[in-house]
Amino acid sequence: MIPAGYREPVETRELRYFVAVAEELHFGRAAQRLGMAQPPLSRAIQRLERRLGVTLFDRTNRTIALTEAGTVLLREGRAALDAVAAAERRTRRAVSGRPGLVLVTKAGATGELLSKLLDAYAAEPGAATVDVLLCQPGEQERLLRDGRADVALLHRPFDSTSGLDAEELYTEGQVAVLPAAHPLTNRPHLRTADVAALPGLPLPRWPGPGGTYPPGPGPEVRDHAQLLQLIALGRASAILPDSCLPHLDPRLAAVPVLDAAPVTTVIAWPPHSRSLPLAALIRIALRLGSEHGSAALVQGG
Amino acid sequence: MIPAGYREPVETRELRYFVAVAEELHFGRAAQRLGMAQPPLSRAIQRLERRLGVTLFDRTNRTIALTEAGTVLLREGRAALDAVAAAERRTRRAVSGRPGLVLVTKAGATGELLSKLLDAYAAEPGAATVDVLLCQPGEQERLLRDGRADVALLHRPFDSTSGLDAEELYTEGQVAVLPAAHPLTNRPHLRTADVAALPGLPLPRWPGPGGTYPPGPGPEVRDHAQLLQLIALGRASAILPDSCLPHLDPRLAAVPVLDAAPVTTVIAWPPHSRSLPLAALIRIALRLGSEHGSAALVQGG
DNA sequence: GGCCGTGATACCCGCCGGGTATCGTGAGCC
DNA sequence: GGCTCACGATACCCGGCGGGTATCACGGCC
Repeated sequence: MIPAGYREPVETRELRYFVAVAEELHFGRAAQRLGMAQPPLSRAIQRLERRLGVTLFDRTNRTIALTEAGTVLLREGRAALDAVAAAERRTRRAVSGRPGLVLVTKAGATGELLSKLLDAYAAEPGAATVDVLLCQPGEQERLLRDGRADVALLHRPFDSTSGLDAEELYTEGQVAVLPAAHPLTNRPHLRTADVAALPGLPLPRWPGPGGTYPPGPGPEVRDHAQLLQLIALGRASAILPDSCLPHLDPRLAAVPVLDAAPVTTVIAWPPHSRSLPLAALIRIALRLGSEHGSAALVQGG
Repeated sequence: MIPAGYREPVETRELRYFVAVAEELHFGRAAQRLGMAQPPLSRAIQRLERRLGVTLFDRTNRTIALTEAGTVLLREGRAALDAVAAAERRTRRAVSGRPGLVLVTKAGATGELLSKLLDAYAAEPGAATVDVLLCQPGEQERLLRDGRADVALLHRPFDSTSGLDAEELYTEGQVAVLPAAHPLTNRPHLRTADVAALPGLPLPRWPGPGGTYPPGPGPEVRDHAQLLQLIALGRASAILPDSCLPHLDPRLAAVPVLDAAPVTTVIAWPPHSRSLPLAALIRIALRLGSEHGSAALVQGG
């Protein structure tokens, strides 16, 4: 009956266990995090290794380290767990008759476009309710993947749209944001090199995936408000998209940076999600994006 | 200890059970397919519904149908199961020291580019072994998603690259392929409308996702060889990319179709897979693609 | 109205996931 | 060098749950 070569499939519980251990690199702490005792966790990992026919951890009897295969399983397992969580959440929310969209974007960015988009969409006949989720930079992709959000406004090249479907809305240049009193604010324009090494005004460090900060001299920041305040205090400088200009503090000044990479705002959503409310929202975003683009051209030209 | 609002996570076994039932729409057959008895399957689905707080099937006591939530879970659950399977397979293949790539493409397409690509890559220092998988049209995306393949050659707009990372290689026009004796073969060029309604020579029907054919008059085909033979027999016509010309049977003739959508060959891979051998293969494909493109331009005048 | 076919229920069993107690062992330390 | 400690592995036990068989409830069909 059982076909030859049949193997027991991996269960999500085992994946969660593995991810916990791989992240903690410590069976005891991982067990604590999982709300269980350590021995069953050890056994579960052993069983998983047997089942896969692969050793996932190098145990040197005092500390453990991920093998190459373990590194792969950590990455792929996280994605798989996200997919399962997405299936669960999206199913829960699909109870007949309550469409509802969750839109996610970075806190403190895309202010005007977002409010215009929400207004225009709400005016649409038969529009679904749209919940807005504001989060740290770099978290949006995760929220889309694990089903907590349905659609996102992202900013290339800062955010990656890898694995998502996306449409470009508009593209803008970038400006250097400096304390208003800084001598460079008299210049008509700057280059990235001018801003990169300003004495006493280092560029900030943003958290990477996982919430850890890269090493460097700049201050650690988590959102735009925090960053702008640091600049006003004369502790940092920054290069930000043009669209930050309208809500700029009077203690700050902005100078165009000629060779900074252009920033493209895109609307992105998980692949294969073809709901009518989402399609309508995307359509309206595209329309507003092109209007925004031509308005910017008029202003700039 | 247990946080409030905690819910048992869904296990992959439950997802497999649900998908089987949703596909068969019959508990008995689904149980048979799963190699188990029907009662435990019914219970498992009930438990899943309780756990999700959602009814997945409308049971009308003789036959069952998917609810709206069930439809969502079918789509999302398949994706999640694919992701789990991919994690499993990629981990198994990641045993240290054996890189190895699996490239998948449609049987009977991209002949020259593929062989050139394999040759060029094999000549690279430190190249991994590349296994080639030929499959039915529309299956490649699945193979990439569930980890059976690492990279694919796809053809837009026939294949979707939704949810994949992709780079364009080259673009070509399309030709109508007809029996050599057909009167239209004297024309210098055609339009899609000319070919669409040829009496006695209907366009073929390709299988959609799931292997089912759309309704219509044309013959059901599964690959290019089959299709070309049908055309030679005077039972069908087709519109195919220019690159089918070199290996065309003498009983067949091709006429350019002016308003047919251009076909773009792309190399695609699952997001977040950044292995060195894959990167090298993509780089070489891009080089060959641009060469191919310019060569086509020279030929075409 | 008897009879299938279908999904749901009842009941039982064996295994496995999880707990506690304990061991083996290498690191660190004086 | 021996003591201790930290950490993962092992031993053993138990309860629950996943899976099996037998049976029920019910609606369509001849």
